[in-house]
Amino acid sequence: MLKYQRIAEELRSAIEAGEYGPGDRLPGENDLMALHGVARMTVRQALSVLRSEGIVEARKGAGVFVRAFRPLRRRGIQRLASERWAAGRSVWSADVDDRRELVVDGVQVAREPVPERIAAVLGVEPGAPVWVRRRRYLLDGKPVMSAASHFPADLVADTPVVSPDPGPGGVYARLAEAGHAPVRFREEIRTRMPSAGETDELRLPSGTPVILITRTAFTADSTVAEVNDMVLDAASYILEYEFDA
Amino acid sequence: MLKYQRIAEELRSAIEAGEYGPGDRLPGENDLMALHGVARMTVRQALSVLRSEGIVEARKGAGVFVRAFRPLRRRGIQRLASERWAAGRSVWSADVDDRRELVVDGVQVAREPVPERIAAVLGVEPGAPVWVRRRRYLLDGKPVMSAASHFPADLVADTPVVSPDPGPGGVYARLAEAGHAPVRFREEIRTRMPSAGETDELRLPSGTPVILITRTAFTADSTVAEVNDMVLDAASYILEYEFDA
DNA sequence: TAGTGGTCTAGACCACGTC
DNA sequence: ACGTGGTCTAGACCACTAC
Repeated sequence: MLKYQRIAEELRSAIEAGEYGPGDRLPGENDLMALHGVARMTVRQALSVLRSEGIVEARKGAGVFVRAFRPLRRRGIQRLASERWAAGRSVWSADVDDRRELVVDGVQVAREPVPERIAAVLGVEPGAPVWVRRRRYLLDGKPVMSAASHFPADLVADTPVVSPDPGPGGVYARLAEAGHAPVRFREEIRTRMPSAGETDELRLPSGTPVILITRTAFTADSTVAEVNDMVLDAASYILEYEFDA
Repeated sequence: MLKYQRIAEELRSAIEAGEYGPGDRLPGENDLMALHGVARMTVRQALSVLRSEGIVEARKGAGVFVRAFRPLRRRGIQRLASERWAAGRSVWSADVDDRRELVVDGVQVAREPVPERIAAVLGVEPGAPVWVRRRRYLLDGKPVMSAASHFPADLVADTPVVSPDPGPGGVYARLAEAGHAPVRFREEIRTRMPSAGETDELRLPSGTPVILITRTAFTADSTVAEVNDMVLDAASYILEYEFDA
């Protein structure tokens, strides 16, 4: 067993045994060097193992801390039921219980040329104009997701879909009123390590992956009304899909 | 901009520009040291950024290589349709096209005490006996998933469900014949960095996350017939769920 | 201001792959 | 045999946090 793995293993079992609880500070790099009689790079490598497992989180100038893990349960199918938004409730309100606070942040709506990746799904020409609604979701003050919804420009022009606050039931209720009610959704899920920009926007501690969800909303005549590109902090979410055999 | 970020950025854009294609070898650590006039630890940190983004993969003694990314598309709902397994087709055969080869590996069936985490979902007492079917799936020779299905012992005793090869339609077809046809499924998705054991079993290059899927199969009387714990190589999969509003 | 983690240097030995 | 990446040492300066 290599030195850095031994040190990582020792800290990991101490955490699992409850010697360090969520939010507790671990021994610092200097402590660990003295304790194990190794060079600083070696303890740093040990800590980097734990960071990359998402178990601990380093805060510059402060120390290394045990991470708390209380994910949101995102019920993929129920949350998008038409009865919900027809009744004026937002999609994301289904994800939280009453004791936690989910707020939406930095809403921006803009008319832009369609990104290449989206054009194919949306079924429009590359460079065609689309309306893009960007926003970020914070749970108890911590960013957990950022999202960018893309709508074909001719579908939503002069509708409340492109207003910063679309009102009760959100954009799906407004699309329905405009005669473009979504009747079917497809969610595509990928996961990978975040880019620098994503780390920044979601304030991710290094070592947590992100989940990428691309949701496509289809109307009754099978046209695409929305392509929503989401980036989720993987540690903050459990995704759930329930369906018949 | 920090040195290691500059070097990482330069390599990343070279890869995106196609100067290095999938499988190509990047300049080695010694080359990069000479090229940028920095210490070895600095180029290593640059490369570790790219590794943690899953863009490149280091092979000891050989070099650093651009990773190929050709994920499987796993259609979560269609693949579990009862018509499929009733017609004698396996669930996983829905995931691959004809040009790629998916093989099942290391099938083990054993009667064991139920793990604590599973007991709660399965609705049995802690320590009660369950039948566990473990196996691994390889795509074109590379492990992409390992899975462990848990069945309540009294439900499957003396049925082909516990035989190494359950036959056409797989265990769901056999459960159906035994009067325990699954009628509803729930899939729970988490994602995190792999443990050492998972890295080993799936032969993961460092820097790729794993996707954990826990599937629960319910019968018509709402009892749980199976809890399937899966570990997927995140880089090998795109998950897809399609459903009505 | 003292201590923390983040970055960086300049060496070293090793196991492993390729040739 | 040689070059590769993996591990490790022993220093250094910096920006940031907490007090």
